[in-house]
Amino acid sequence: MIRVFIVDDHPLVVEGIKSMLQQLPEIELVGHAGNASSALSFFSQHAADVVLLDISLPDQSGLDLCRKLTDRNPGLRIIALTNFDQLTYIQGMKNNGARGFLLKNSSSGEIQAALHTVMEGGECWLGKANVQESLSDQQLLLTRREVEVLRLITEGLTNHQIAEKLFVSDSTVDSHRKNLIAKLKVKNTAALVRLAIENKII
Amino acid sequence: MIRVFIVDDHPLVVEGIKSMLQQLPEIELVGHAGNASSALSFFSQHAADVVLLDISLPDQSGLDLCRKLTDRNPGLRIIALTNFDQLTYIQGMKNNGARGFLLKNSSSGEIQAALHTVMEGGECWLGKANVQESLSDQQLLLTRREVEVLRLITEGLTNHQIAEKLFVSDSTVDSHRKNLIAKLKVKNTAALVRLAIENKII
DNA sequence: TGAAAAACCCCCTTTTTCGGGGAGGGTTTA
DNA sequence: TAAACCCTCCCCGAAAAAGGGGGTTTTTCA
Repeated sequence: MIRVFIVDDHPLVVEGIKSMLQQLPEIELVGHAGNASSALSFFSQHAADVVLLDISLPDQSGLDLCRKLTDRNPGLRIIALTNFDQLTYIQGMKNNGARGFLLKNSSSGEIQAALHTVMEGGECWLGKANVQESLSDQQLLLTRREVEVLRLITEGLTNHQIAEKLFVSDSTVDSHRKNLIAKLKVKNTAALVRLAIENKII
Repeated sequence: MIRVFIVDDHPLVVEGIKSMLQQLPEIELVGHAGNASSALSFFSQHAADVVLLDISLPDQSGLDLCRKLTDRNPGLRIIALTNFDQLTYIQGMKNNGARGFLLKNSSSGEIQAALHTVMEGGECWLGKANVQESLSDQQLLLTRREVEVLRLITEGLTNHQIAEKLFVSDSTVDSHRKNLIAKLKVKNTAALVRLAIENKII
């Protein structure tokens, strides 16, 4: 029985993972928290084997929480939960004691595999299923600006409208759009938007 | 206190509505079911004021369940839960005793308003927030062909590619695309894709 | 402090989409 | 049977995106 604790401030994410974990007999969900302090207070009185930890939390960073949890709970395994746009932080999570990471849109099977891997002492980084190995870690991330532009694209704005909103030239927005299409390996804006929504980059 | 029961086979939808309803003090969630038979067995022993009922269920159609529930539970108000692509069935739900309908992506406020409306004896069809009153019920639905084209658009195909796939001319696909944009009141393909994905039309 | 990355900007051409029409044939349905 | 709708196809022009280059300045961070 693997005791799992979830830390994420998005109720829908928590519920989604919850319902997936409930299908797995060897997994026991021992609780969840929407912020760092309630996670810490849980662990002051209870225990778990694995924590699925969101990187962005309302009260403090997931990195800090990761460090605190591993310091205070030797043997606790932490798996970082990330979106596509937060891959920048996986190195930081690694440095702060995490044993693996999962994209938030991972399937039940992927989550299960990750849990077992870390339970057996292994690490689980960069599931090949979601991440193109042809690109380096760096190239694969979306920059702040790109995510910003992407969000506006999904809202239906044109390059020109985005340019006005961000106080840059149309060409700049065009460049960002092209980079997005190239980085995410899609053919056009329609596919870009689909990928953005489905991977919750927005 | 309005007692609400949810019938939907998608855990994520149930959880999403659940968490929204929990914010509303005058709403009491008395339970939920993932299929028709467990819904019926619930009502053989318990009661509720309003049922939020998904149209597509694993064991039997939401329409049949709607009829059974209203027959067996006089005074029970049923609100159909639909996706954009299921709007065809709203007439059927109406005929089977439903008092209103809600799109699955409705906001907390919209759900709240619908619940109060039906509790006060009113009906709630075509929430103005999502559906333009300028269009008739018929015009508002997406046709089979339009959904087909929309799906291909979200996959990143151009009009030309879609035309080849469907063995029609580019102009035809263009017409469908224009109609989609007009019907769903969006500005461009990007917004169209976003709406399609978020409303699970795809 | 120096290299790498990000953010910014411009050129060009071609392709695709958008917005506005109209129109004919077939089917459903009130 | 006549209206309403669906699917099909076409016209036009304008706007936007895609695809390919090129480049500078500012930030970041090892």
